[in-house]
Amino acid sequence: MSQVRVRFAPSPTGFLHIGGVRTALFNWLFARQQKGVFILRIEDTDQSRSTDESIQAIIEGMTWVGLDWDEGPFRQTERMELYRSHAMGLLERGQAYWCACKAEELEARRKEAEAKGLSPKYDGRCRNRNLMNPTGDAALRFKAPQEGETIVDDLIKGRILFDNQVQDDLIILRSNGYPTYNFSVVVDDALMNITHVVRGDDHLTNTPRQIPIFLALGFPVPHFGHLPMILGSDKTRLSKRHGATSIMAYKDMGYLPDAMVNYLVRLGWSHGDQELFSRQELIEKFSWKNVQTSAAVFNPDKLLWLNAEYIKTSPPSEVAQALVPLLDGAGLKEEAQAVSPDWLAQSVVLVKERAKTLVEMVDWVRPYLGQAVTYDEEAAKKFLTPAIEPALGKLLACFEAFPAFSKQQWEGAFKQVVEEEGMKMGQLAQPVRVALTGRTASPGLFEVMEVLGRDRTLLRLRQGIERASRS
RNA sequence: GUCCCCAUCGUCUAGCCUGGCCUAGGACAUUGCCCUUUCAAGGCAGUAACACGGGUUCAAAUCCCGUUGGGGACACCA
Repeated sequence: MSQVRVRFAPSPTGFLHIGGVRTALFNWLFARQQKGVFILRIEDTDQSRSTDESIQAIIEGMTWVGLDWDEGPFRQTERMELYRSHAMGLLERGQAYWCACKAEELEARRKEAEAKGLSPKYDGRCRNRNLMNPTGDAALRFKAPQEGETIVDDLIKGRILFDNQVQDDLIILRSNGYPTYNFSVVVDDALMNITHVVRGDDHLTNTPRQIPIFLALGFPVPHFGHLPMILGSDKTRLSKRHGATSIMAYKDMGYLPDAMVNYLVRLGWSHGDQELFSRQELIEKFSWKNVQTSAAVFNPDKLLWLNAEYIKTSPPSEVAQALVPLLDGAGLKEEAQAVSPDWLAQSVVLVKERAKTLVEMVDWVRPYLGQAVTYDEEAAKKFLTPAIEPALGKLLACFEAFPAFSKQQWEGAFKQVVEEEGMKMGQLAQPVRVALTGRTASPGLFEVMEVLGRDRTLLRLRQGIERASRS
């Protein structure tokens, strides 16, 4: 069999949607598995809705999730001659005809038909008029077959039959000369030698419209596969009402691209009970057979869990790298620049068990940047009291006696102070925690000290003692 | 209205094709317990589903038909 060629063909009418990313992902996985070609094509034939910013957003989004393409991005607006010449070919062969019906008239007739409970399809009044389009304002319609049936052997849903009687004579060239979607996709998929057209479920009924056009044009018909939709929590089509739908919004919210990919692929595809997959595993294990046939509800909770998993298990240096833009965004640019990548990776290790997103991680990491610490007032009031001052002073003296930080030695000293003072661990730990981090919740105290280093630990301890004596 | 798709815990799903191993498995969420210097993380346990009705069969979550419910498409949008 010839080489697999698949494509992702979004229209640039807004940001890149997570549903689009999932469609792209399935195509990409298949292409990579089959050592095929993945093509990015921008469907921008709707002049009024397409924007360059949207094209940038698509490229940015695809790049962020790491879905690289082998050919393109192609833009349909750069291929107008192709569509026109193929449309004229159909006209010459009697497989298309000029239609002089005005858009408003069609709209009115459609409404009327609907009101009567009839099918809103085109009544075919120009079908046999053999118009010439002298004034140049007619639209070109495809002469769709009206008998028999069109078979779609769907990669995911299996064989589906469509009665040709319900098929419409679609407009393939608008009166302004631009092709319509159902025509330009066919020409492009054919000319780009696409072997498998995999797209959203919402295109399923377009397929029996497009197959006759492939046939009329004399092109081989590709395989088709229709992915089930992603729904919101109320089981309606996913939209802004359900929360963020732009892929880049998830970057800003502190999600890792690998977590995003893992979540999206499991939404509609499975491999037994496995939940976590590396990219390589996905490429190896992906199969159309295991793609779900029914729609799936987008579950932000599970995505969050997956992100936490990836934060915990990804190489800390990579997480640290991804964290930098978020640090910048939180107004910690200078602080972030002042530390080494290694140190940042070390603090990622310190807090990665507690942060479910990079945004949360910024907050966890904040106390370890800079010399002094900002107290949570409530915490300071509760734990940095005059009563604790002697114990803190004693601890400080012990630590000062050590020339360098050693987890084992410092922890031993800490326990000794606790014992001598007749305290419980927590009674000393919490004040120290507040002195060191400003908060009542933090990673293990001695891990914190290690990241802080001897000097800052002692500095903050002294400041904590001072605060305790003042209150 | 017409056409098409779909239907297992609240959610994502395994099982369905090739009926019996299913007193239906896993994951997220949720509840309880354990661990514990705090917060997490982790460990253990629990609650929770075959939409309904008919067939076929010794046997149906699995095959067939119908009903209901959900989704999608019917543009000079894509």
